[in-house]
Amino acid sequence: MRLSRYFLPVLRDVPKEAEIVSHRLMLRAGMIRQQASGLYSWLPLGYKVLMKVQKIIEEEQNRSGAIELLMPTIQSADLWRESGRYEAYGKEMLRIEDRHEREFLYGPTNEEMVTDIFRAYVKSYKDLPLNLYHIQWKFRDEVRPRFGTMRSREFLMKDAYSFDITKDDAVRAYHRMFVAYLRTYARMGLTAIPMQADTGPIGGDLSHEFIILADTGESAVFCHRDLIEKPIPPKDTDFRGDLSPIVDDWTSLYAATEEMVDKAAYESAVPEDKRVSARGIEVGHIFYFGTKYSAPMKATVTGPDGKDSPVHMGSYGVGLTRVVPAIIEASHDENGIIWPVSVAPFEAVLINLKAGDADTDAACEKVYAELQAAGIDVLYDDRDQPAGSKFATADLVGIPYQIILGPRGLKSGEVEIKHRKSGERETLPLSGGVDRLRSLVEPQRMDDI
RNA sequence: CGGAGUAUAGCGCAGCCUGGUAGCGCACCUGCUUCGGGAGCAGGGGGUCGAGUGUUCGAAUCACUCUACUCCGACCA
Repeated sequence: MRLSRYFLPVLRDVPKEAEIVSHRLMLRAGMIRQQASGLYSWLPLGYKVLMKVQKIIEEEQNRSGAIELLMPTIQSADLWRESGRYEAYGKEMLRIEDRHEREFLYGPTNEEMVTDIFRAYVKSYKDLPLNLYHIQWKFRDEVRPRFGTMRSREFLMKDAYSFDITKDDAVRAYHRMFVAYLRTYARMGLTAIPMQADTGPIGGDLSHEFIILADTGESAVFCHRDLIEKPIPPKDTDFRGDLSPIVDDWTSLYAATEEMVDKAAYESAVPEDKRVSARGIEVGHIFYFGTKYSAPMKATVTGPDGKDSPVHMGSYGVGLTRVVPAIIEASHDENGIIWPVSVAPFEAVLINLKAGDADTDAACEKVYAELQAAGIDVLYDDRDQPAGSKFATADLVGIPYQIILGPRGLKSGEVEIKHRKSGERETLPLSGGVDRLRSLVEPQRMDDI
């Protein structure tokens, strides 16, 4: 993509409404535009990141055996009356009427709807297990939206719903999501730690929040240091097998948010030199809730014994529009965003230091074509701008590698590669730049881990 | 929903106290010069001063009402 032909409205000044760093940087990097409180347009650069996040989620959900579908944003009030949540949900739910004065709502979540789909078609235990997921916009009329897309009213969420004949089977479904989530966040360059979450009125221990550590996190968290460096299950993990050893391994180390922490238990479970007390951002939540919806909504299946029983369900959410700012919170510096390669809007930016100079233009065009041919997602800054401005833009929008070409280097047949994260610069022969970049980028795509 | 603020050009702000018909920086447009860390010079365009009502000869400025947005708290993917 040529920057001169792209739509990248970067801001030099910091819009005053933005308080936290990710919100500021998303506005400044031209990723989002606020349209009303808690409602955002995703501009091209932001949308590209959002779609990269989406692709990783889809790949890992699919790998775990979940099946993607798409349900509407608008739902019938009647469906929600069946579960009792139409009355229970409160003002957070946006209620709307159509022209026939029928009652609808903009879905804040989809348990009722997916249960309706399930009960219409699935009647036998032989069709289980089943996990259906979709990635769709939700709306929750938050009293106080804030922090940009971290806490918006309209948000894009992946929500998966598992259906099983018994609780034991449901636990296995839960484990599959647990492992899929570990892999999903790791592929996005995040260290996400599963922490035991409040299960509310249902009880039990089958609920985990996935928390990433960031100084600006919204809640205090306490965990064992070894969780931070713990290697994730590999891509050839057998999701049809028993995943409980993996889950047990992860959950055997103490980790809890401030709502759930038991200080005494924490201190007795974790040696002093292994204690991590930090701040965290919740980027996912998995939950087993049994027959909470299937019983009232009569989503039953016939078991091997010929008897009907309500299915055991769980739901598993990832807020995509929250993950994006969460990545920024975890990875930025004073100059801007530092994208992990796997979610970066572009993998590299080619900086032409003297656009308009015939030799420099020609050399850049050649490198640009080679980068594209090498399969690198590259942004070519071909604008007639001072060098400093181009560096500042490249740093701000956080592209992992800058490949820098100007008359000076050209004269000596050299090109420079700057690593956004470390600030390290390497100078190498012009002919070797593309191969070098490729060797840097490809392993970090993490599409094969 | 309680508390506190803000609203003047795309963004950041001054002007308001003490009323006289709107200004600065960045961005934008034109030309020339520049070109390795947000360039220089010259010229130029852009604003129903959030909305309404009132006071006044005259309102961005004073008064009242409303709206939007932000921050703190309670709530939440």
